[in-house]
Amino acid sequence: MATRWVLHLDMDAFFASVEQLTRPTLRGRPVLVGGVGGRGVVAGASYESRVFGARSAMPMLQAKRLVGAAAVVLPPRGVVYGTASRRVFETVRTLVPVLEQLSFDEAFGEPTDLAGAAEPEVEAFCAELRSRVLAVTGLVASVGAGSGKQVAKIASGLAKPDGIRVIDRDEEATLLAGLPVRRLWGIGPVAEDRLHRLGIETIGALAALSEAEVANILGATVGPALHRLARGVDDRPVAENAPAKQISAESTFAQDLTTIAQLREAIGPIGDHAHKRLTKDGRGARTVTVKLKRSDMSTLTRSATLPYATTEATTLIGTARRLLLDPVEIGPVRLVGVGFSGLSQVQQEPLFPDLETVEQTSDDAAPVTLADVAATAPAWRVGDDVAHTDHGHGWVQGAGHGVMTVRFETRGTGPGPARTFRADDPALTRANPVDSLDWPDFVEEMARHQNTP
DNA sequence: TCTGGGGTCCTAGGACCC
DNA sequence: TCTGGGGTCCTAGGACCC
Repeated sequence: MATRWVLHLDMDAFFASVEQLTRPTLRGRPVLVGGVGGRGVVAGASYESRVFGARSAMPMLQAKRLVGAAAVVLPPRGVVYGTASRRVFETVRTLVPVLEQLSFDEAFGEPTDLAGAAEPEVEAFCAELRSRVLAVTGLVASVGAGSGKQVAKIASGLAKPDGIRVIDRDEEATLLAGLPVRRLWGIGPVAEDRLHRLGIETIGALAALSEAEVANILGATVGPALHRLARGVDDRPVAENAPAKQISAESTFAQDLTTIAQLREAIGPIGDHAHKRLTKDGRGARTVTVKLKRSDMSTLTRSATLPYATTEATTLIGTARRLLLDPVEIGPVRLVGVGFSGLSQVQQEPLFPDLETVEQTSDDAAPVTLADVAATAPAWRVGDDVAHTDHGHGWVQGAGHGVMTVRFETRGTGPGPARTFRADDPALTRANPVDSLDWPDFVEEMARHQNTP
């Protein structure tokens, strides 16, 4: 059988790189993307900030302290990352038609052209992939290649930053054997701890155990699966992602909620958020789950299954509200979440057409426009996208005391000038964040690159 | 230094049915 | 008249991933 080559493509410091791409002044600077409130964590850290020890998933306050005064802290701009991500994987698909996406910034592929290929050929393919992604999107991807998903993923980790790593069959076993068990996809803090207690530190040591021992330590299903990966046996196929099984939204509060009234109030916007995404998905849900996280980080969930799937906000959010627990009994609550599952297409024909029409129109009556947002919006915040009648697209670099500093720049402009305005200057309006990626001339650029093979 | 938000999969017990 | 075995669905919790 021909040698199998699985590739794992992983964008370098994706969120922070998109910020540096669209706000060129930030290139070379320690950028931290994430929640800016007291309970925020880092979602993306540029390599310049990693030098100081900042990492993804770290509390933002801790990361800021590590990086010091030079840190540039920005709130995440999901729509921009989503747009950039779509363009990255559209580009990847020109060479690798079947992709299994793991997240905004990672995917597996198994190019049929590479079946049976020798190492230099694989290397050249990865180089072409990286250069196309860079040319079209301006973003850097690292690529790993190996005999299966696990090895490919380990390879891309070794390739970073800005590199390629091809692990061939001869090298594979020795390389795997020496790595810490935690590097295995599926071994987290708990499994790692359990293995360490038994003196098992490396993937090689895990591979040397018997099947029964591993099943005992890590469970009857997960254990043997991880044991196979540790031994380099990984024939899992690369497949397009299945439709989502669950759609949820959750939110952590700056201060813990202590009354049921606060929970009832909080669940509205969170339920709406989840419902909006459910509507976009186009399916209805049968099961509603409420998630509460207490101040000690333990979580409670309560769920209810309806007799049939529905798309109706009133029913779904009403069900969520019924499931809430009283903080007087369970203790202060830091996070509230609403999840919808049991997703399926629901009957489009309404049971009571008149009622349904009334509800529909009232829902659609007042779409919120950017102008509305601008009219009612609170103060400008650092990281906001703005448009100026004369200076074009920019972002808020500093704000407070009735004045604000705006840096006018986008991906297309290169580093731009900063100007200071009164916060209520009528020449400034809120702008679509995606313009920072496209303005002024993304369309022409895209066309030019797609014509060069 | 005090831990986000969006997911997937597994386990285990109980209800219910045949 | 004290008792089965299998299958499916539902609920709750938790590990793990990015």
